[in-house]
Amino acid sequence: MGTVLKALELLDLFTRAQPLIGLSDLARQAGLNKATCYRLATSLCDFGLVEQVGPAREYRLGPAVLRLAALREAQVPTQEAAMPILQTLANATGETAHLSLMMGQHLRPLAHAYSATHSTRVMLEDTESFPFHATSSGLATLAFQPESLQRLVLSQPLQKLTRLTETDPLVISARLETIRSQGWAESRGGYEADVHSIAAPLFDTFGHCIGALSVAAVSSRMNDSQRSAIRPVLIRAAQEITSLWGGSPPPAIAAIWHKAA
Amino acid sequence: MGTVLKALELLDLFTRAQPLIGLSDLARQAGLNKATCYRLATSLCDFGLVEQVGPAREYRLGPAVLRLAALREAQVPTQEAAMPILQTLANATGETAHLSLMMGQHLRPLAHAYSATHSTRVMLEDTESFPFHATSSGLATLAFQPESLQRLVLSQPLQKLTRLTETDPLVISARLETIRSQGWAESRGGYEADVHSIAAPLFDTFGHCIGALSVAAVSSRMNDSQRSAIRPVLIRAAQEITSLWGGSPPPAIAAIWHKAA
DNA sequence: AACCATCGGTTCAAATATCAAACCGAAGCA
DNA sequence: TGCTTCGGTTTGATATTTGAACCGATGGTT
Repeated sequence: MGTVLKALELLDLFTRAQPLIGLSDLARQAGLNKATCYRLATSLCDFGLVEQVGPAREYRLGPAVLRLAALREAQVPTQEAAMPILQTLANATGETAHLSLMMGQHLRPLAHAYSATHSTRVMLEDTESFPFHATSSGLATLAFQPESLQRLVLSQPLQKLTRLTETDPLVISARLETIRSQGWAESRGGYEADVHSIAAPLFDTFGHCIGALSVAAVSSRMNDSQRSAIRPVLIRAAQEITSLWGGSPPPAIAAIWHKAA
Repeated sequence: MGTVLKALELLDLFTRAQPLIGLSDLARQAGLNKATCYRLATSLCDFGLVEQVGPAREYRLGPAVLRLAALREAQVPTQEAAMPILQTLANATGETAHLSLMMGQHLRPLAHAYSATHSTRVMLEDTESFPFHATSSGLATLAFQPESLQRLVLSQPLQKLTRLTETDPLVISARLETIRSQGWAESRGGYEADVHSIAAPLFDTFGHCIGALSVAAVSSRMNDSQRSAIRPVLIRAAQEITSLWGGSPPPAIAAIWHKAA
């Protein structure tokens, strides 16, 4: 693997649960030699992507990420544009709404919004990346990726995360076909046993799928009437976000969505 | 220079003025071989720090920066906490307020706020990094850096950006001493001929200087009364931001600021 | 059509950075 | 006193990165 990727993967170790990491920890968790890790971390530090704090000289994400984010948002107002829609979706459904984007070969959460309706809710503060085969967002996204990526994902061993996780590539392949024909995806407890979720894909200017919008509910609340209530508002929200980003779904999906919403 | 830094320096080529860059351009501007640049850009792409768009496959900053920024803000609410103070400062002075932070060895702009008072204003949309010797922010920050960094900066050739840029290390060294004793810095046309600015340093929890807050005005408006009006509100804003970030100035500066504000 | 420049991307010896392990001084703890 | 862990540095064997040349495609010009 490339040096640069190794360095960047260090960044992924920082989470809300673990915002500060010492050198030895960093090396252990990244599976790197300490000397190598030190040099990589120093490079990241020089650029300001991480910074060292305190007498223990632990590392944390640095101010440079803010500068880059401001630049990105100025060019492609992704987050800012999507947030209100996300919150509206959460409020309308009474459940957790979240938005994930393809970053490299991973599907990563970008933003989420909670509803105040119920005292139990699906939390996803600390998720780093969503498995394609076990989440509605993952399935919705994968269904519209180039076939080569689909094959790659399905040819790797698929982890059985819960009792309900589907891990048969053939079954999943069939589901992807269904998703393409109906314009949305569903996962019943495939990622966390007591979470059901529904997701719709998001598209860019070229009609390429770049991520998914999803509503995740505590299983006990997800009955048939709830599911059919969520679907149209989810799809409308996905349409809105897609068009706000200057994107457009492929014609086939646009047609299905038009009927469904 | 390390591979990782080379890759990261690619990120610095993306600006508001040049948000999309093709492979050949990227290589030229970074001074890298095209093959090298390609691999580096691919690595950045794999992580999502940049993405390729359009039929020309040009690169631009990717969605991963948003994810990282969200994490950083959750841990250290830098930007969010400072923005309202920045805007208030701009309004109170009728000029452009901006905030810069040390990232690695560079001082880089993080956020800025404009005042609607005048139809001419100082714009800094596209600044990548501020020279230490020629800006008030740079001087204010440099004055409180470790001596080793001060020596490093002053031993390198200092560019004469305008007729008024001071480039004599000895003179600058003396100015830094003044800045330390008065708690603020000033630059009269040293960066852009018709811009005068005043800056105050910002400190972290450990009393280390991590950047500066500055008010930049069109020279013609910066008379003595304006200068002495700006100074106290600037210092109060710097105190506010520092304490909002959980930081505190070294005792000597705290005392001076207390009197000056 | 023929030409030419340039684009994104690839190839392969030669140069360079990475690795594992051992080491350093400092700090924390018996 | 000894034992462990920390951040950081050094070493020589080894794997990766590098740069020049190359490829096919694209888009003007003549």
